[in-house]
Amino acid sequence: MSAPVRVRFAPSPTGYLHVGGARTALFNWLYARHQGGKFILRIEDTDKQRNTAEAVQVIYDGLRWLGLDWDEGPQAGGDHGPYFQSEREAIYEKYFQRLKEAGHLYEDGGAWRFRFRREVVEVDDLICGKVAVDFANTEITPDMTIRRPDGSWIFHFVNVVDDIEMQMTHVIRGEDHLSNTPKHIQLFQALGVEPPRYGHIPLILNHDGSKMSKRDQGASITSYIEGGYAPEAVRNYFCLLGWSPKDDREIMPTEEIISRFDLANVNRKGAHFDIAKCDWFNAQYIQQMPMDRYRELAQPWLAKAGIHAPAEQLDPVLALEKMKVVHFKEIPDRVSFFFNEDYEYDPAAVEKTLRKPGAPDRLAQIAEAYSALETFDAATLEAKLKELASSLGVKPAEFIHPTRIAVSGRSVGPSLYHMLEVLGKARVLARIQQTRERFAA
RNA sequence: GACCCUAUCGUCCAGUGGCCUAGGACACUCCCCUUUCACGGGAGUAACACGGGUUCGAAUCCCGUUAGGGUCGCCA
Repeated sequence: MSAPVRVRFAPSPTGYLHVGGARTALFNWLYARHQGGKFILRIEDTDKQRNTAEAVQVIYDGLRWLGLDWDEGPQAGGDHGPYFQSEREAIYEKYFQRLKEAGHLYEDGGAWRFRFRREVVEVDDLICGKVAVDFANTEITPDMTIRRPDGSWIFHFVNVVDDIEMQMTHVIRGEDHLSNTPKHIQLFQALGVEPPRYGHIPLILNHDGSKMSKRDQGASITSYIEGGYAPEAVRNYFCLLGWSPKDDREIMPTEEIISRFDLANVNRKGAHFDIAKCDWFNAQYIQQMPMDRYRELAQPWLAKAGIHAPAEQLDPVLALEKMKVVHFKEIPDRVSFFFNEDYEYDPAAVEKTLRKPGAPDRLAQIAEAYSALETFDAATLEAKLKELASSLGVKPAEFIHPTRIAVSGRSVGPSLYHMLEVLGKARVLARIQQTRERFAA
């Protein structure tokens, strides 16, 4: 029986979580969950300059937002800690002595270098296949530095030591590390340890194919959190960037993705990031979302806009926009007029419709007709409005448009009759009255 | 520059020698639904980078070219 799978995500705290890093974490997590293994988080903070509590927090927040829980690591514990490289000095020292005593190291300008064996090293990558690098070519493979003159460590060395100590069985990381892997394998061999299996996933590029950097749209996970996305939608979209279930399934529950995910199905081609498709996923998820979850995700945005209401008042209003919302961020603006009697009137709509000759009469007529109603539901309201229009020999639109603007201040919004029903008779009549007074010709 | 990876619609994927006059999704265009805006339904535009092989047969295999990306750090 082979050892249980152990994979890790090992970010450096740079102050932001890149979409590519998040996708790497996601693929590691999916693989661990698929295999019933462990997903470990390790913070590679050897560069003390940029190691701040805030920078680490950004990583935790991003991973948690995406629902990527780690089995071992900071705040989770585990038997292979500490999980911050800055706290593993003694371990690195021990491995350094081993390499030194075995004659693999030499000093150069105060720094310590690892002497490569000058031979062909082959990586049997789970995604890229066999990749060979010829170390006889010293041009591209100069002996690598593993320790600086000040005693601090270089990435390659601590990365390998930690992967050994933490007993990683697979290393799934970005393709930018593919060229580093033969070097790492040499380190494993010098230490007498069997290297893990490797899988290098292609990078994520901008929509136009250029390299994605910090400021580009969609590059930072924070931008999704702050942009009003549903984490489950973003996660689903990310899964499909470089991986596919091979049939035409796209919107899939996480459990299905976990059961179908495999490294062998990961693409070798770099994916171009498309925010428009990500938005479509978000809209689809919102449409299919249970009301409780929809409200839960909408509430922080409503609160930010000063809109507080109990679920029984919120839900009917939110339901009206469920098929239209793309980002939760839009919700306050879409529904604000429901919670405020001093809603603003769109000047263009007023000019185009309310100022039209006859509009004030239509408002008076519809108000009168509706005031007589005992049942105030969408179907009744629609029937009544159409009956009124027909009796006067005019088109329903002559009533629909002024009424919409009278009660909401806008020319676009939810279905009119449903909107009136949710508003309720008293508020509808009051709003029409208020509008008539305000825009009396 | 050297080395490595990659190459199907604008984008994400399907396609692992015949089922491909290349399929799905996003985006875009048009139509229907709807007297708002959307959703939804239908239709359409649109791709095998190029050149050589191998083969009865190639998007699929091989070689080259070109293009894109990555790596060559006392960054991670």
